[in-house]
Amino acid sequence: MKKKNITIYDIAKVANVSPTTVSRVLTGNPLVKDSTRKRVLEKMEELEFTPNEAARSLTRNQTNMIGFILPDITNPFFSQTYIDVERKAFEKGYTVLLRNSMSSSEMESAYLREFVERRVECIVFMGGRINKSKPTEKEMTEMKEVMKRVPLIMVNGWMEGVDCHTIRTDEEEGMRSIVHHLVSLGHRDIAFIGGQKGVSTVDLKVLAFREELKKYGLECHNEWQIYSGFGIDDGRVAMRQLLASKKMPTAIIGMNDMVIYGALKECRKQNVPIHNFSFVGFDDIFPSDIVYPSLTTVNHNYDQLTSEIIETIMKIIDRKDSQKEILIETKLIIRESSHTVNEHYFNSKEM
Amino acid sequence: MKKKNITIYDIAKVANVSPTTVSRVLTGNPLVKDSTRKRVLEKMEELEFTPNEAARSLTRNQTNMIGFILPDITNPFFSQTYIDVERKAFEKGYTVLLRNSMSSSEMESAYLREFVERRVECIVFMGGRINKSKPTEKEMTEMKEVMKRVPLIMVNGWMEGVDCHTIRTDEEEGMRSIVHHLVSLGHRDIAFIGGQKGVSTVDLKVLAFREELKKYGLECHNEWQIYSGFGIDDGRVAMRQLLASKKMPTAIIGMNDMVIYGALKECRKQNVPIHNFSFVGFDDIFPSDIVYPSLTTVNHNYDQLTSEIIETIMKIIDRKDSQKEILIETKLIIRESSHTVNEHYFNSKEM
DNA sequence: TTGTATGCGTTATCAC
DNA sequence: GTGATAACGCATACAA
Repeated sequence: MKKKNITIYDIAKVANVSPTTVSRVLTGNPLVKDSTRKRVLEKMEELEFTPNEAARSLTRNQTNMIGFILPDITNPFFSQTYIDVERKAFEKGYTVLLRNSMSSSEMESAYLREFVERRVECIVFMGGRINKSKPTEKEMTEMKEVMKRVPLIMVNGWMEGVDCHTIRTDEEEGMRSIVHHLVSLGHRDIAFIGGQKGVSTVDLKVLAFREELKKYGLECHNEWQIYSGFGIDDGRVAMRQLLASKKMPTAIIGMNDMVIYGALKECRKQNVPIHNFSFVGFDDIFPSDIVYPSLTTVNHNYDQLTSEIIETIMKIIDRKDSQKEILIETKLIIRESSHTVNEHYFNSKEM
Repeated sequence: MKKKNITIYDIAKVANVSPTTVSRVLTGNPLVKDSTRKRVLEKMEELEFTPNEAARSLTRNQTNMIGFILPDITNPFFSQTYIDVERKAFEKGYTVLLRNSMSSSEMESAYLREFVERRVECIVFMGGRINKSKPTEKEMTEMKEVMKRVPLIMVNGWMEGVDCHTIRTDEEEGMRSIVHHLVSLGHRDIAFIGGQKGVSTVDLKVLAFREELKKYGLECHNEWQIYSGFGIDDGRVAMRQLLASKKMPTAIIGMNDMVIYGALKECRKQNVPIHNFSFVGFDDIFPSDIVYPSLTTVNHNYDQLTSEIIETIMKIIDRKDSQKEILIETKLIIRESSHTVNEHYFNSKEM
C-alpha cells in the first residue's frame, strides 16, 4: 500500500549516474557536464521527483524558515506587517511560519518551543509578553533560553534585561505629533481612551501624551484617560463613560484605531453628533480611510518597518553586524475626524 | 566556532542509557522504567536538548504540516478563516504554513512546489485559479500533479475536471436571500457592483442575482451590473458610474463588503445622501459593523466553514471516508444600510 | 567531471 | 525494559 518515495537514488539509477551527481544538479553545482545535467533533469521530471526538504535541512543544518509570533492576524495592523515580511522573506528564499498567540503566554511558550524544534533560523516576536511592563520571571528566562538557540527580534516591544535586537516605530513621537496637531486646531481638552496599564505600548503613549499636555500648559484630567482595552467594544465602553461625564473633552485620542471605531459607533448609538469631537487613532489600518468620518491617525510606515525586519533577519543569519535598536519614524495622516473645536457643540448643549 | 548540536546520543551518554531509550521517552513509549525516564528527562533539561523536527519528519515520513494558500491575508475574510484553521489545526497537533498568492498564478505555482518539497500532509487552497471559470491548461495539470502527491482541498472554489475535495459556502443561496430581503423592502431597481467576469465566485452570484430578479418579475438592467473589481477603490469606480447614469437603482448589492465600503465613500465625496440607497455587501467582515451606516451583508458562517475544513483534513490524513463536496449555509445579517425605498430620494431629485 | 563513503538526528525493527 | 543496527533522503569531503 505504502507508495515508495522517489529519491535521488532512483534518479541516479535511471540516469546512470551516482546519487552525488544528482545531488549536484539539485544544488546547482556548476561542475556537472551539461549533457548529464540535462539527462538528470529529464529523469527527475519523468519520475516526478521532488527533493525532500526535511532531509535537506538535516544535512545542511539550516531550514530556511523564519518564525513569526504575533497576537492576532485578523488585526490589520499585524496582517499588513506580516504579509510584507512574508513576501520579502520569500524573495530571499525564506519561508515564514506564522503563529497567532492571542497574547496568551501559554500559546507563546508553545510556539517558541515549536520554533526551536523546527529549527527556524530567526524568530520575530510581536505583542504579548514583550509589551508587558512587568513580564513574569518565567517569561523572561524562557525568552533567554530560546535566544541561546535562535536569534530573536522584538518588534514594537522589548524586555527589560533581555538583550536583543529591537525594531520599533517611534510611538512617543507619534503621540506628540497627535497632540501638537490637536492643539494647533484649538483643542485644550483632550482625552485618551483604550489600552491597559502595564502594557508598554500604552504606557509609552500615555507618558508622551501627558508630557505633551504639560508642554502646552494644558490640564491633565485623569478621568479622561480610560484604559478600557484594545478592541472595538472597549472603545464603546470608554466613549460611553466620557459621554456620561460632567465636563467633556473636545478631542479624543485612541490607543489604536480600533477603539476609535468603537467610540464613533457609540456616539451614533446615542445620537451624539459625531462632529462634536475630534477623533485621532493610532496605526492607520485600512478601515480608517473608509469609516465616517475618515480617521486622522498615525501611520507606522509599514514598508520601512518590514524592510528593517527582513534586513535585520538576513544580517543576523549571515552573521553580519546589524544595529541593535532601530527606531522607525511615524507619519501623522490627517483626515476628516480632526478639526477645529466645533462651535455647534456648544450651541447644541443646553447651557 | 560551530556550536555542536545536542542530540539523543549526548543525552544517552550522560544518562547511561542507549539512544534508543532516549528516543523512547521522546515518543512517549510507555515501556520505559519510570526511574530511567525521569533520569533522561532531567538530562535533557540539563543539556537543553530539543528534538530536531526535521530528523523526526524524515524517519516518520510525516511532517505534521498543512499548507494554506490564499490570496491576501490582509482581507479580513481570509484572515478570519485562516486564524480559525490555524487554531483548530494546532489542537490536533498540526502546524499550518500560510502563503499569500495575491491571486498570482506564478506565486501559486511556487508555493505549491514548496509545499510538496516540504511534504505538507494536506493543502488548503483558496482564491486565484480555483475561482477562474477558465483556468489555463497548465494550471489544471499542475493541480493534478500536485494532487497525486498531496491531498488538496478547495475552499470556495473548484476546477472543472479536477476531482477534489470541495468546501464552499452557499453563495447562490446567500445572493437569493439578499434579493429577497431587498424586494421585501420594496426595492425593484437593484444594481450589482464589483467583481470580474470569469471569476466563479462572481459569476455564481450574478447568475443567482439575475434568476432571482426574474423570479420576482423585476427588470434586469445590464448597465447596473458593473464589474469593476474587488477592492475599495473598485467600489468607488462603480458607484461613480451609477451616480452618473440617468436612471438610478434604489438598492446596490456588492460583490463583497469591500466594494460597498468604496461605494459609501464615493457617495460622501459627491455629497449624495447615503440613505438614498440601500446597500448590501457579502462576507460580513468586521468593518461592516463599524462603518456608517452599518452594513447589511451575508455571513459565511466562519466557525462551521473552518470546522469542516479541519475535519476534512483530518479525515483525509487518517484515510477515513469524507464527504467530497460540502456546502455551508450562509446567514443574512441585517443592519442599517438596507431599508425601505427612501422617499427623500425622489423629493431631492429635480423632477 | 564524476563516484564512494560517511554523516545529519531521529525512529523502527529486531534481538536480548 | 533495554540496546544494537538499519533505515529515512540528501549533502559533502575526499578520491579518482
